[in-house]
Amino acid sequence: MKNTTNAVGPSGDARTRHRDDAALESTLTASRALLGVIARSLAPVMDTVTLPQFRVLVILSNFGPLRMGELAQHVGAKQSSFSRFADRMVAGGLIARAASPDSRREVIISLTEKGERVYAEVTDARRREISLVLQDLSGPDLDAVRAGFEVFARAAGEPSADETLILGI
Amino acid sequence: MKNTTNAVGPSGDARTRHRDDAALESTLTASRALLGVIARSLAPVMDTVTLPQFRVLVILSNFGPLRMGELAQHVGAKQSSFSRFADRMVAGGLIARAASPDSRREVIISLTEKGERVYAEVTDARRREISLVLQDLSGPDLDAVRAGFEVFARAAGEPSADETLILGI
DNA sequence: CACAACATATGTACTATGACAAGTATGAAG
DNA sequence: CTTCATACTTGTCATAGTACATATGTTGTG
Repeated sequence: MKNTTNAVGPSGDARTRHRDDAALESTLTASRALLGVIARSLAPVMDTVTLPQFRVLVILSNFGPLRMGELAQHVGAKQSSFSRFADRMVAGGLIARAASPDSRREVIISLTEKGERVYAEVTDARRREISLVLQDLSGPDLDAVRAGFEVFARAAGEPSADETLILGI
Repeated sequence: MKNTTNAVGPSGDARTRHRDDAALESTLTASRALLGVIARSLAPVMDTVTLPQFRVLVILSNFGPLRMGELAQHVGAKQSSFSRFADRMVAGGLIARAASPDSRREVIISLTEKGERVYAEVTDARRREISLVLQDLSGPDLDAVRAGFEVFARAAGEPSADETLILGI
């Protein structure tokens, strides 16, 4: 399935398109490789949290403590569903409910120490995995990786929270 | 594993380590960006297939038709569980059961046209998304992306099937 | 042929997720 | 102080995924 026909668009001359294609193929290959990295980093915690639950850890790590409703919105769940979803995570010791200082009807969810640990475990593993890949590279190769990935990341931009949450990562 | 504190390891002088770190950070950032790409490409089919079901589409696309038991092994499910899992996918029109020509007790699972379409939809979308990112880059930037990603992909190697299946991608 | 090994399907059961509707407390507006 | 909206929780139900034990049909072997 090398359907390159439609993927690139009508830009420029032959040499430009060839460049495009080469970069596209390299990106696709690298994206698979990165998926492997991500998957490996996630694997060790998959018996402690489910993927949807890991989303919540990610969100709370990025945003800090949130109200129930806000959190439910972030994960795209109905607030009623989320209440029991939270029950399970509380039971698992990953998050904690706390009374809001602002209003007694609000409930603030925050990461427990265990929740933080699980999240850190994954991100640390990700760094380790990538380091492992990079450690055998020569200096110029490292520079090439850095340069290429920087360009790509700048062009792609940070994915929105909603986007990556599709995968729960 | 490796040196967890530093994530990079004890190799070489300050300049080398600095290079390492820069490449690591760039890779982490790019990995998030790529996750966004992957997530966006997956989103449109998420109301047709679940993530575990999409795994099966991926496997069948890569390996071609497989026996029930083989397929169950690939997804890491017990055969008995997988039978009903398959039921749902058959009901969804994504895969088809067929008698094996070799043995009447074997059942061969293959992608239906719809299953292939759903899979292609995602991979095409992935290419489109990446093309979209790349299309605004200058020639030299494209070359940088291609070079960097090639190096990385070569160093990382293709992830094993088992690995990426953790994520269902 | 009889019987063990194999490939799949089914009975049963549990957890996770998620939707809708209704209930409960709290806060705000008049 | 009433009334209404807000923020959660709970009752109820449905589906997906997974497991274990068991049944059913098929092959291969002695």
